[in-house]
Amino acid sequence: MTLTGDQIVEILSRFPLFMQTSPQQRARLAQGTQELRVTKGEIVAHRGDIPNGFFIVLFGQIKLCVFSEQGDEKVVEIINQRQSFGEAVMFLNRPYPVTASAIQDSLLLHVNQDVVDEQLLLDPTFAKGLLAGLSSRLHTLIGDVETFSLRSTAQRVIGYLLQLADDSADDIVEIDLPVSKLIVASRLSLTPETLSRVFGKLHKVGLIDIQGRSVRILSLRRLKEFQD
Amino acid sequence: MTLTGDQIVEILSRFPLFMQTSPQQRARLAQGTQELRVTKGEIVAHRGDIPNGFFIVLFGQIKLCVFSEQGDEKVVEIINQRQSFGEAVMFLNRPYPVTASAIQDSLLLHVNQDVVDEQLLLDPTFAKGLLAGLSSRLHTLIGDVETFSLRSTAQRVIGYLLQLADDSADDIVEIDLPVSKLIVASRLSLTPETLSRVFGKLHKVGLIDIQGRSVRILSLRRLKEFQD
DNA sequence: AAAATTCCTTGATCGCGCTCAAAGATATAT
DNA sequence: ATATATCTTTGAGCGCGATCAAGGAATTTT
Repeated sequence: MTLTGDQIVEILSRFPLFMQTSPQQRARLAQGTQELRVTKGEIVAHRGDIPNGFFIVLFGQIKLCVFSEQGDEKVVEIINQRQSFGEAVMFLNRPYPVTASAIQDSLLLHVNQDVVDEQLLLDPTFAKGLLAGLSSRLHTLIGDVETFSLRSTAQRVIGYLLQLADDSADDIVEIDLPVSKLIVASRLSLTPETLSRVFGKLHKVGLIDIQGRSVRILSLRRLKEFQD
Repeated sequence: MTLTGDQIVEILSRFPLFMQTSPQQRARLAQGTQELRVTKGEIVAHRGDIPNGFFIVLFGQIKLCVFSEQGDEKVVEIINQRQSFGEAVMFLNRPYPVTASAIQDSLLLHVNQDVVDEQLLLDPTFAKGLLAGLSSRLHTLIGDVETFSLRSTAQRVIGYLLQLADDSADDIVEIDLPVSKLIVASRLSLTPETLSRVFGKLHKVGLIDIQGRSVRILSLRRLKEFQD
């Protein structure tokens, strides 16, 4: 089954980035947009590829990875549904610095560079939307650099859990890891073994219960204050 | 001595970001621009401050830092003259995630958010310029995350030297560290002691000579290939 | 020119997080 | 239901880079 042009217009209109666009503009954008279905494990874009547009994830999950010379993989970012990626590289006309591959069977839209350029000329709010998106990405990365540089493994894991728990009012919170522990570990720049040990330690001191991907934080407050 | 409006117009017109703007637009931008002189060590913007514009460095050097709970400082980025910072945070209307302070006595311009917003509406190429700038910043940070996650200290130092040597055709290259070794170390997320030892090792194996801030790479080729 | 401060180097030691190895659990395919 | 692959945990040991300490060099201040 393939999405019709009308369906794509409808989908685009629900994204903040395109909200301010007129129906005509959206129709034009839809013309430059293709759907892309990928199965788990499939690669969407290789490091080194030359981009000619950016991607929006409608369903599924995409990971962006870099590789060491020895082939070790490090997950730089996990793109969930309703998020996009590849904007930055599109504006620079440089090859992808990361490889994008599907963690789950996913449905993506690919928006061509030419309609984006066109839209930039027509709609200043579109530019602001893109600027906000890139800025937000930049902030996340600065946070990452800070995290990796200044925080211990346990602190990184706790930071990740707190992020998932978001701003819960309750002190006890149930959360689900959005991805496998293997990928969480890579995202946090630590080994699966170390992640497992940190979870074990947090459980032993009575801060969390963990079963598969579901984590129960027994005290958000105490978790925030935990040292080492 | 203070810059006149005309001087600011003149300066702005030499920046890629403002090249496409009309003289009238530049005059308007200059109205929303103030010069800012800071002495070495002075803080330009604190982490947590609410931005209302972005900065352009005309002379000097600015470092962007984050701090651990224990007060350890980590240099996220070094802003040299002719570069800008603070755009991302301006678009998000969020507090600064970093503290910006002067490494050298510096002369900055501060461009107010309202004239930037105005300009975005008038000039699509301005938006593209900003998008390109942010995209470039994003790439650098992805490179950093990759570097810190996947490369040893020696590899990080070598990567830094190669970056400074840029694309020199010669195999022997003279370069100067743009900042003190203390700051280079922080930028590379390692301690001054470790940096000193890496330099020492590279010297011992005959890859570099080093005297103060001046580094002589004795073989670019062999430096690229050096393992541990 | 002397004093003071900051920057840099070298040595000794320590510990966090990685590696290697192997078994157990879970998900996927047949 | 069984087989296979992938994910996760646990144990033992080690090495990279940090920390602590102290002396030397360079820069800045007086």
